[in-house]
Amino acid sequence: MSDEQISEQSGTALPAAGRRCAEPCGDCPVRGLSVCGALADDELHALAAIMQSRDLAPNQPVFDEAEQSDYLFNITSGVVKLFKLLPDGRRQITGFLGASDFLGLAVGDSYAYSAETVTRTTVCRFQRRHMDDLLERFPHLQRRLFSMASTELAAAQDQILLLGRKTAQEKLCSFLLLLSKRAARRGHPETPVYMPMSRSDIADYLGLTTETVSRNLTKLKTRGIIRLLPNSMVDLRDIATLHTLSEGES
Amino acid sequence: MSDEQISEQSGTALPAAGRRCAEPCGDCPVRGLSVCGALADDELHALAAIMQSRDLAPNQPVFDEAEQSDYLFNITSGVVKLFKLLPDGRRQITGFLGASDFLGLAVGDSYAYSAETVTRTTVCRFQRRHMDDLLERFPHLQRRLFSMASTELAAAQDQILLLGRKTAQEKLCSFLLLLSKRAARRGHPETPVYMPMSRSDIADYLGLTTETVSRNLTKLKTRGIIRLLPNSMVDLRDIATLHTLSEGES
DNA sequence: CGAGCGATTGAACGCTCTCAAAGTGAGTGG
DNA sequence: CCACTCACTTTGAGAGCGTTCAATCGCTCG
Repeated sequence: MSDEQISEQSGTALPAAGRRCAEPCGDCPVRGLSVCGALADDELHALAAIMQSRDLAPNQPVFDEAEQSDYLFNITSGVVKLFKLLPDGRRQITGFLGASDFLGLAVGDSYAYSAETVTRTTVCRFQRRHMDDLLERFPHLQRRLFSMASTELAAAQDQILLLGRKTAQEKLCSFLLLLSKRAARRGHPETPVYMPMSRSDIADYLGLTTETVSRNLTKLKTRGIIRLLPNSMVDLRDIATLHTLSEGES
Repeated sequence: MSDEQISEQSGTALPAAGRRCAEPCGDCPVRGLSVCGALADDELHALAAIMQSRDLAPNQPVFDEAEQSDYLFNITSGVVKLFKLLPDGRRQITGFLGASDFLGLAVGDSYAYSAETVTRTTVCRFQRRHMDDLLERFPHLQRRLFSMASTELAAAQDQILLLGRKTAQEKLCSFLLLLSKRAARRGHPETPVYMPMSRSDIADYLGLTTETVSRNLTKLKTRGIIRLLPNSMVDLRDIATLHTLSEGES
C-alpha cells in the first residue's frame, strides 16, 4: 500500500557525532528557514534527539484530521497539501506546504486538517509534548512560532478574499503568482514555477472544478501570458499582466 | 463625521488607585477572556499604564489596512468587522470580532486587514512596541498570544472550507451556528442569537450578495427553522436541522 | 407624516458546474 | 520497440445556482 519508511533514531544522545535524522540537522537543507532556524547549534541537538525522519510517496497521508495530534512535522523536501472534507466528500485544500514549512496545528487534541503528500516528500516528525518542553527551555522558539502563525494567518486571509470575491480567472492568476512569490522567497527564479499538483488539487484549493481550472489555464496560454512546460513547470511570460488579472482590472 | 472620543490617561503610575482606562482593568468586563487574562493583577497595571480607551459609533473605521500598524486593540464591548478590499471595490469580510477579542495582526509594518465597527464599540488601544516589552517580561503572555493565533487559524480554515465548497444555504446555516457557538462560549444562551450586522456585511462575509442572503434567510424562516425577532435577534428554532443543513446533508 | 435607507421580492442573465467524450502521456507487458 | 492501459487533462454542450438589475416593502428617524 505504501513505500513509507521510518528511519528511527532516538537512543543515547551523542551530541555532535552521529546521524540523528536522515541527515544531521546541522546539514539540514531547510535549516535556518524553519522553526529550527531559531535555535543555536547546541539547542538543535536537543531537537534532533527527539525527532524522526519519514519518506513518503506521492499522495500518501501524513496525518488525518481526526487523529490524535501527538506529532508535529517539518517538511524537509517535497510538497504537501492540507485539506478538510465535508461529509459528502467535497474537499477544500487549505494550503500547499513545501520544504521548511511546519505543520501539525491542532485544535483540542486532534488536528485542524488532514495532510497528504503531493510529490515524494521527506518530513521530520516530533512529539508534541517534547516540543512543549523545548518551548519552555527556549523562549525565542515560542516567538518564532508566533511569528510563523501570524504569517499563516495573513496568508489565510488572502485566501479568504480569493475564495469569497475573485472570479475563476483571478483565482488562477493569484495562484500562479503565489507559486512564483514562494519560489522567489526560497531563492528560486520567479519563473518558471514548479506546479506539481494535479488540476483536481488546484481546483480544490481555489474552490473551482478541474474543468474550470483547465479552461482558464488554456485561456492564459492562448493569450500568451503563460506556457506549460514539461515536468510540471509553468513559464510565467507576463507577470505584470498576471498581477493585473489577479485583481480584476481587465 | 464621528462621535469618536479618546479618554487619555497615561501620566504618573499610581498602581492600584486611579482609573487607568475607561474602567480600571481589574474591573474590566472582558478580563480573563482576552490576552489580559494571562496576566496577574500586578502585571495588569503594567498593561493599564500603556493603554487608552476609545468609544466608536457604528460603521466607523478602527484602522485601515494601509496604515502603520503601531497599535493593537482589544474589544471591550461591541462588534467589529475585519475586511479586505479589491481595487474595484469588492469587499471580503474576514471576520467579526466581539468583546474580549483582540485585533491588530500585522504583516510587515501595516495591518493585514481594515477594521470597522458594526455596532457602537469600545476598544482598548496599546502601542505595539509597549506590548513587545510586556512580551519580553511576561513569557506566558507570548504563549497566550500563540494559542489565540492558533485558534484563529483554525477558524480561518473553517471559513476557507465554507467559502470554497459550501452552497449559499450551507453558508448561512454555518454562519448562524457560528454566532450561536460564540454566544455560548461567552456564557450566553445558544438561542436567540444577536446578529447586528447588515445583510450586506453578512453577504461580504459569506461570499454572497445581499439578495442571496435575504432569500435564504426567508427560506429558513418559511421552513420554520429560524425566526427573525426585533433588535437584530434571531431565534434558532431547530439547531439540529441547522447543523445538518450546514454540511449539506439535506 | 414623510424621507430615506436597508431588506425583500421578482425576473432574467451569466459564470461556473455537470455530464460526456475525446485527447494525452507515462508506465507496463508482450 | 510498440501496443495497450489507465489516469489525468482538455474540450464541448447544456443546466443551474447565484448574480444583476429593478421594483416594492418596511422600519427608523426627523
